[in-house]
Amino acid sequence: MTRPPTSRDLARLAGVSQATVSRVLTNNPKVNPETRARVLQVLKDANYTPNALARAMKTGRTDTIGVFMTRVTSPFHAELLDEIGRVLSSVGLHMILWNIEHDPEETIADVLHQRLVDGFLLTSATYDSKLHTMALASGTPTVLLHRGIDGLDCDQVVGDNWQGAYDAGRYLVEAGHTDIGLVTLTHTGNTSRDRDLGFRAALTDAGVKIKPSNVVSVGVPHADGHAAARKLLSKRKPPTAIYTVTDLLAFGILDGARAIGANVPDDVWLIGYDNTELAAWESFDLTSVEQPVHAIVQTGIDLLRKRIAEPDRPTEIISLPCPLVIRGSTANTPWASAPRRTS
Amino acid sequence: MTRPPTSRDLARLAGVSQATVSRVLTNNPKVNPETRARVLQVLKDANYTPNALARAMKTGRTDTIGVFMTRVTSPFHAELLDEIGRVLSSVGLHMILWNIEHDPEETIADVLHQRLVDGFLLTSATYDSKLHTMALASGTPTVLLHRGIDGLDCDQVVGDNWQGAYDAGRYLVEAGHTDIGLVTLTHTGNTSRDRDLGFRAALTDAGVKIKPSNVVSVGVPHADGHAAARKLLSKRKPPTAIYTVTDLLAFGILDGARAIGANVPDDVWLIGYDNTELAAWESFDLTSVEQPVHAIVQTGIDLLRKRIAEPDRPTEIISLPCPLVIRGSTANTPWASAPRRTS
DNA sequence: GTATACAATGAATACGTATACACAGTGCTG
DNA sequence: CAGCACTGTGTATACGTATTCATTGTATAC
Repeated sequence: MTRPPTSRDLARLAGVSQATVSRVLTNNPKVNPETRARVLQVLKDANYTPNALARAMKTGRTDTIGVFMTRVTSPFHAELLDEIGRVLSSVGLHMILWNIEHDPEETIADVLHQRLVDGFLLTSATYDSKLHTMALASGTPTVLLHRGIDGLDCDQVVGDNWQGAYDAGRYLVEAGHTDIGLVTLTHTGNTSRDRDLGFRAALTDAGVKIKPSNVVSVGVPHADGHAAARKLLSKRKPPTAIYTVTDLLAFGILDGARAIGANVPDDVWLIGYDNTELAAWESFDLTSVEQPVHAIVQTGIDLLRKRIAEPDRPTEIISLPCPLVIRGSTANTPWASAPRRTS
Repeated sequence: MTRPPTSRDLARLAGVSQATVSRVLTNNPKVNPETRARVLQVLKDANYTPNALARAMKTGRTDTIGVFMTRVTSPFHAELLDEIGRVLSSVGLHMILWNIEHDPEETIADVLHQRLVDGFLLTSATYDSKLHTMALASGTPTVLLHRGIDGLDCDQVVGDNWQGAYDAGRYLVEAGHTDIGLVTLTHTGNTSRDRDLGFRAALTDAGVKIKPSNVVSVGVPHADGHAAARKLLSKRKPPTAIYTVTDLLAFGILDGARAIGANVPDDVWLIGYDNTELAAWESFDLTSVEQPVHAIVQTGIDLLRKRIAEPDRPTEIISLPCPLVIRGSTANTPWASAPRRTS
């Protein structure tokens, strides 16, 4: 096998013109059933597959979606990517993956103009990145997944972070906690912001104040979680519960707590966000607000396909509910009904 | 912006022929420096990027590599993918990602013939899959990463699993353990096999026998780890150390051990394989044989590029050393020097 | 001063497919 | 039997680029 056979080669073999072969390939109804059968047989015998490049050049569609992500070693991102792969494959689309941390900005800029893909999925939009602006300016259909940009005229599908955070806050308050720690990310994006604000709102609505000394903001989720835990738990009067905006951060906090001998949930309750697969592991057994990964991805890809088919349709911004999943990190310890700090 | 400008559009603007623009783009030396400068200016003003599809069709190169993987929610695979992305991007190549679990076999077969990519990286080759056979038959340059196939005439870059496992075994024996558990995968591949055989060899060389009742083989790494731990640790005389062929499996075992109140390392030592990032987390603090991910990926992609440039070069099979990384799961407990079982 | 090498460019073509257009054959209507 | 709609097929072209070939102009050698 030196060169893959072309449709012209097979046309000759089947005794028809290349156009007819092409018509068979595209299921064009204007072809005689007998001819179609004969051609199909020849194609099959030759194990023929149309050249995707030539086809894409002609039709303008590549059946490929570009995905921009950050590091997939973060468990949630891995789950997101996995789901994106599953859904794209189920609708016959390929995926080109770019990591916005590795890839130089020029590469990304080039890619946006190359028409190499039919559309983009951005999963890590941040306000300080030009990526979403560039993507939209390129004219290629684009959907923001998981992380949105407020007020941007672009299809977006996100979890309802405010609501999820609010539910987590209310849950803690209703369990009797009044001295609560909050660990957020120094990240610029509405995701962490809403996971912060929603939580505060729940406490405020319940008349619970959050001490400034109980709020820590960190940069690197897992690594900085250690320090955050140490800071909060080594206080003279440590909080009885800690809520944090990411599972990965919660794992770091748990690690940090263990390192200084603090027990979860006996000494302190812990809540994460994302409900990653790891949260269910015994070693963590973490109560967490679930992001509906499958729904987000499925909805987002549906939206992207609609926009590809109909570029001028109105923008949709969809927010999906995030249910709280309760596990052992907020187990029913004695002071849950009669919180320690009131004793 | 309705349609991206073509090289012909810009040629007209610059007052030259399309051929000259193309020569500038490909750094063809046969072009007058002044002309080149003028064309470059026009290209820059128009924010032009060549159409990747047309270029690929003409040159036969897509500057894209196809990567076949399994689920990236497995931490080691996520790290592998992340590294593949980093290295590919550093040499200016794009990545199309397929998941051999999601994607139907016909899709994969099609892809192999479409010439959509310049080469393939297979990271999850198994003996019972036809993937590597199909890839090689397609004539597209292919490199096996991480998991190899014995005797296959194909470039391969893997960790030296036998040696890594041997070192883990020797380490346990030298620490005084004589009653040792082994948890393997029911997986068909030389990776888990060598991680099994190398370990056994170390024990045999040291005159330590491994009880059949101390060997468990499981299917799903994390989930089945629980059961394996329960089985081994609830024996009347449980092993004093457990070695297992994957970190993910080790985490599952640790989870299972904790669930029944067994302490690592006080009750039992635990060793994993891969040295994933999670292994370093306090919650696991897992001794593990490291897979040199960066070296594997870098070497593999170098190899792939060489083969793309020179398809007929001899096949290389490269095996890289796997150092043992010692952590708290094999801490220096009392019975390390004087093993419990001899008491 | 003519012949020749060489540099720089334009014209033309090919990559493999999809599709607009032209055309032959067939069945139907008047 | 002429005219017409319709079906099935072939011919020709276009997608945007890279590259071969031909052409022009200029410099060098005899």
